[in-house]
Amino acid sequence: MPATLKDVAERAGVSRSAVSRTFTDGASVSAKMRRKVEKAAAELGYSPNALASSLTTGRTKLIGLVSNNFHNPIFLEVFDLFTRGLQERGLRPLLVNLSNETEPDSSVRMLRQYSVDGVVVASSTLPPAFAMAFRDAGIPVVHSFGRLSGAPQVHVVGIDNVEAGRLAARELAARGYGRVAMLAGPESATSTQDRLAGFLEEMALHPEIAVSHSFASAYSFRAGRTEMQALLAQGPAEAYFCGDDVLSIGALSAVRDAGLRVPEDIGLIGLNDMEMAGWENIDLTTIRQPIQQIIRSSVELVVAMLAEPDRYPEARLFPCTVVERGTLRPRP
Amino acid sequence: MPATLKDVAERAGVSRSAVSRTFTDGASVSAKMRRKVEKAAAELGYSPNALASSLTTGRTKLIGLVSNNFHNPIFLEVFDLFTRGLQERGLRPLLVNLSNETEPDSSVRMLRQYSVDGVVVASSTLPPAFAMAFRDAGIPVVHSFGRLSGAPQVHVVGIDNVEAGRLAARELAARGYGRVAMLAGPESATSTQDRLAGFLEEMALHPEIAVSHSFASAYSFRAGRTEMQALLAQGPAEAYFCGDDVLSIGALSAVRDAGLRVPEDIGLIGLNDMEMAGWENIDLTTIRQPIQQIIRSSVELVVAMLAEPDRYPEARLFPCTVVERGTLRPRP
DNA sequence: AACCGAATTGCAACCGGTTGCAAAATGATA
DNA sequence: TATCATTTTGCAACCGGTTGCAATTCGGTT
Repeated sequence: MPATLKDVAERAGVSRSAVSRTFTDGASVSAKMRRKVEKAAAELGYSPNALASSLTTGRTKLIGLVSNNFHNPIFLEVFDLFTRGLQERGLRPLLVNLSNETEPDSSVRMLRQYSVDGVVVASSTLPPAFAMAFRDAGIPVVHSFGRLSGAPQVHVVGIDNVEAGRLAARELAARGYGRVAMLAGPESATSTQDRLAGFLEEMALHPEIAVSHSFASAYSFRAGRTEMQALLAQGPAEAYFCGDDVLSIGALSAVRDAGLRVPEDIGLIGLNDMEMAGWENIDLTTIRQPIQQIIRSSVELVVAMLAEPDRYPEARLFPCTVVERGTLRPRP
Repeated sequence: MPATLKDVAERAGVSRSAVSRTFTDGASVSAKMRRKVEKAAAELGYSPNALASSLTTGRTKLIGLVSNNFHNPIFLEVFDLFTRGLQERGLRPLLVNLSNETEPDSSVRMLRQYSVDGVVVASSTLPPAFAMAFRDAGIPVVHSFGRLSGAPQVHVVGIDNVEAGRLAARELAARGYGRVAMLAGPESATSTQDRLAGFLEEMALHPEIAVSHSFASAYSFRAGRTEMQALLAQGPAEAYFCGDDVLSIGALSAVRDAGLRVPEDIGLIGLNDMEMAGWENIDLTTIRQPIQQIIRSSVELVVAMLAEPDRYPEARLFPCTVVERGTLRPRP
């Protein structure tokens, strides 16, 4: 139904190539020709079919945005930043919700069918192998919030979760807690494993501190609350490093409902610094993950890969910082 | 780089049409031919190029998902449900973040260039004219969470916001509050206007109740909190109907920080029933907007429009219900 | 006015598929 | 085995663009 190149060419009385050229920049067109074509195009309400042109140019400007985190409020911020970042560069996010899927095959196939120029995997829980499946299919991929596994096999942008775990441990140690624990996320998530490893590693330097840990079933309020209730029943630690902010908020509600005070009776430190952590009724001390930087860098990286698909894989890790609010007691 | 139809045809020693046919269902292919082709395809790792086929079929299975609500946590639920609903039907969501834009033009142009089969506008703040711009461009559109404006000009799925406002008013009246107010969202949002209108209309039936209202600058925690702080300073009402849940949560934090109790000193009722409203540390009494039903129905509607583009426009409105939690005093 | 190089234009093939139509193959029936 | 209706297959044109190459036009020189 919409006007095509041919329609415009006929109306302007020129060749189809001429029309095509006036709509692709860098092509050689005289001013007179351009005027004629643009007039005809305007009259017909013509705008070029991006998909048809992708056939010959090999570029669709489509970027697959793949995620399985549709229940953690921080991911709304993530999607906001990604979509804006991509749009600013003229790229279009094709959103893929993994929901229950853990195998990459069907996403890979689908995104290949749509000839996406690249893929961003935005997930802190998927293993590196997931992103590698895209690379193996010849699709440029960057894994945001992913795990750095030794030598990166695939582009990774995020934080060093092991270091984040250490940072949490140092923070708790510096505040003089004698019995600490990590209330970690689901055991299978890569981020959980790394954060826990760093936490334990750093805590090992403080033999005077009693350390334990347990896993919540998901990165969710409900899971954090449930796990904390169980911990309270069996005699809690003095302070908890929670696997992420939303877990912390669940834990916080359990602690308060048990009639205990935060931070006087139990201290909590989260990870992410999602917007909600700063809400006055939450006021969560947390480790800030610089998501703006991570996402900006991810977008830059995926753009760079469009020009240079075989770019040598790199890991871009950003430092985390502690954001002090009201859920840990002050340093002595 | 990936294998094409031609490659498969040559390898299988058959015509290109034969290959095409084995990959489009409903086409006539013998079992023997199918076997030959599938073997060759498997060997080459072939999968058909969806965009190329869209050129002739006129269908891309791409659906534009347009929204400007990337700061309200309920929209993460919305995106989750939409992406899954679309994916289940083999449709692909092309996400458009309106961020600051309020004009439809650039989105319309872009989505036309990508030949999307349809568009879902998911926004409670955009005016009907926004969705109409897609319809006028010949793109099937449904406006989810949109405003019903007299006779619907375009498919709308959502709630009757006027009725929701009445419902809130009835609820507050039934609980015997003598001075009530609406803490509404941004004045320009259609949902704000309708909810307020319904609220005032119903309250007019109760001349004994003192009614007032004010607007927050956005549907956000910060805006709700700020506005409530201002209201507290100038002598608050006994109960507030907040424009949505996230406003309520901001208001709630302001009330508590002022040393007042909820619901004893001030009552609050929100709207949406986002997941967070049920968190024990929030426990917000609210009007539930049935978003699963709305989204399921929106997806069904957009699918129906693919088959029947000129379908007569309809409004599908779902009833809201009050979810009683802990922020309104009990009925007398 | 004739000539030359550079800029502009059109031709035609191609991108990866689909599809109407006619030819070929198949199978059923006499 | 011949005949005919029904499937199955291939040919070739088309979807809406792009692009290499050759032909044309243009402006400037002599």
